[in-house]
Formats: sequence, C-alpha cells, structure tokens
Amino acid sequence: MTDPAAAISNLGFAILGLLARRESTGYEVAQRMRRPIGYFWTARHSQIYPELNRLDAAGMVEHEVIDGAGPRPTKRYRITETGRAALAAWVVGELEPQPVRDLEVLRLWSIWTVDPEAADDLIGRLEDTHQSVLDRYLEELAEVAGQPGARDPANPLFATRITLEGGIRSRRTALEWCAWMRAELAAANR
Amino acid sequence: MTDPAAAISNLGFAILGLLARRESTGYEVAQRMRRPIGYFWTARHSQIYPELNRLDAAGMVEHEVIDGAGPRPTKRYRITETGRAALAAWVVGELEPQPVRDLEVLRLWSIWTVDPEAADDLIGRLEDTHQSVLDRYLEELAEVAGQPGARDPANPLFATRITLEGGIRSRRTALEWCAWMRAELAAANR
DNA sequence: AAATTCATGTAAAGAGTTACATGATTTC
DNA sequence: GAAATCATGTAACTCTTTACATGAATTT
Repeated sequence: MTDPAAAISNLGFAILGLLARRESTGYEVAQRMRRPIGYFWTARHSQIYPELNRLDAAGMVEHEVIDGAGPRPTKRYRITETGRAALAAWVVGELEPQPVRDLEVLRLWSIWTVDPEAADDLIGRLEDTHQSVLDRYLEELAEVAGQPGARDPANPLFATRITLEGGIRSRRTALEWCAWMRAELAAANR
Repeated sequence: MTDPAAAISNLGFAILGLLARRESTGYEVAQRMRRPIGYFWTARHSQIYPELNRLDAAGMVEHEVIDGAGPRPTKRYRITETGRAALAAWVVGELEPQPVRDLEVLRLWSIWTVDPEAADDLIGRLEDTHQSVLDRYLEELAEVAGQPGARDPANPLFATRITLEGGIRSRRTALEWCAWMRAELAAANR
C-alpha cells in the first residue's frame, strides 16, 4: 500500500539511508544504527520497528519473511524506488537552521558558579571524552578511507568518509577549545 | 515546599542557570532562553511555565507576585540557596557522553544518492547558514568580551564569553569542512 | 545447563513542539 | 482604534527512552 501523503520523519530518513546502502532485518537496522550512523543520529529498536511498519505502509520499503530465530516472523526489508526517490529529494531539500542542543555547553554556561579548581577538573574530563571519541573516529576512518569507492561521490563509502572527517574535525576543535578554556582559567588565577 | 528527592531535568538546570544570573518573570525567562542560551539549549514558554512550577515545588526557586499585564498574576522568580547549590553540583557532576543528533550530517550521510551538482549546491547552502550563525556569534562576542568581569571566572560574563568562543570555533571548523567537502567532490569530477 | 545473540513487538513515561486560550498594557 | 508586547497557562501531538514481554538458535 502506497501513501505518498504520509510525511516521513527524520528517523524514517535515517532508516531509508541505511536500507539504501544494503537490505536488512529490523534487528540489523537497530545494530547498524549504532555505528557509524549513531555518531550523529540514534534510535532504539522500540522506535525502529514501528517506523519500519510505517515506511512499509507508505510504500517506501518492502519486506519478505525469511527464516530466523525469535517468536515472530523475521522480516528482511528492502528500499523501494519510491523510497529511494524520497530519500534523494530529502537530502537536497530545504535546510531550516537546526537548533543546537548541547548539554556540555549548557553546563559550561553556568561554570562561573563553581570554583576554578572544580572548573578545571570538569574541562579535563570533557577533554578525555572528546579524545576517546576522536580516537574511535580515526580508527573508523582508517578502515574506510583506503577502500575502493571511498573517493567516488556516488559510492556510500564516500559519504561515510566525509561525515567521519567532519566528526574528526569537530572533536579536534573541541579539544583545542578545552585547552584554550583551561588557559583562560589559569590566566585569571595569576 | 522542598522536595529534594525530585530529580531536576536538563531544562530545569537551564532555567536555574538563567535565574542564578538574574531574577526574572516566567515571560522573561522565555525571552532570555532565546539568546544566547538558545544557541545551545532551547525551550518554549509552554515548557518553561510548568517547569518553573516544578522548581518552585522542589524549593529550587521562590517567587513573589508583582504588578503586571495579563489575566493572571505576574510572578517574579528568584533562585534559592538550595537551587544555587543544586546547580553548582550539577555543573561539576558526572559526565555521561552525550549522543549527538545532527540532522545536517544525517543528510550528508546519504549524499551519495544525489548527483554531484546537487551535492555541491547542498553544501553551499550549508555554508551560508554556518556563515550567518558565525557572524551573529562574533557580534555577540564583541559585545561581551570587552565588559568588565568577562575575564573573571566567577563572573557570568566569563561563562558567556567562553561558550560563545566555543560556538565560533565550531562554526569556523564547519565552514572549513564544507570547503574541504566541495574540493573532494570536485577532485572526483576531474 | 547457562548465557548470549537473534528477533520483534508493546506500554508507559518523559521531553519537546504546536496550537489554543485569555486579557491587560503599551506603542503606533 | 489597531497592533504589538507583556504575561501565564492548558491541550494535543510527536519524538525518544526505559521497561516489559516472548522465545528460538547459538555459543560457552
């Protein structure tokens, strides 16, 4: 059943993006959502299964029942031509500026309420998490960048590579910013 | 009434952060939430008024009824000592790595599904929005950086200044990344 | 035999946006 | 006199997380 009137959610486009690369069961979609798409969009299986059913009803994906474990029939999903077209149209569609929601910056915004030693410690812990995320991204990029297709804009690996590059640049900048903040704290202390 | 058992939401800490700087009516909290705190955390008045009532019930803020426009009594809120302590404890508390949710990167992750001209156009529009946000942040920083207190870690302006600096660095990095992506697209075209 | 993974769902609650509702004061 | 701003709330809906539920196949 195709219902083109039904609007597709952001999560829907995340799932279509996964299925455009490779067909998968719902379970696999939930696994693949963690890495590397989970670096910029996350969803749990409890959100994914209902969304797959909606995409199916809208004709964006189709499924076949296959053999598998579990008390219910295992379904393998594939993107349809309609779904492929909807995804491509969304990718180049209107860009409304997205509100940023960053809990770390929200904390830093109230950092003046704590003493400078505690502030320095907080920023140090912030650095640690940025560093470990950066390390993970770098490993991931090393795996991807050498593969054939990673330099071809029509290949999914190209998109994986340039988004990882964005993550790496952003974490490096965050680390530099943290070092700068500690210096600002230290400068005031003297 | 003080209920220390009630957990405070992220929005609650955003509001406490505002009231720690200066007492305000609910209406003013909603206005102040837009700039500059709205650069990293947003909320509408429909979320703010109920949250203020919860903070009030938890003893984190207190209010007095003042003269003002509107069909209901106008309340001016002030953070309590309890609220101040809860805010400071939260600022330096445990840091769980936050999941990133970035719709722009989600698009770019599927950019391989569109032709290189459309991809280049998309990145160009991305650059425009980053540039205009950067310009706004720079203006804001110019207003803040020169004021007395902006270099004192115990002054709210210090926190405003370092968070703005973070926004500026992050947008500049995003712009460089966009330019790099366009070059990568162009390199493949030759 | 026990633990883990595969596999798909629903329920409840919290977080967030949009829309509805009201009415006084101030500015044009 | 009209429009904008001040001022506070509720209702409905969407999105997201956490918890509940089930059971087969595989690995230890």
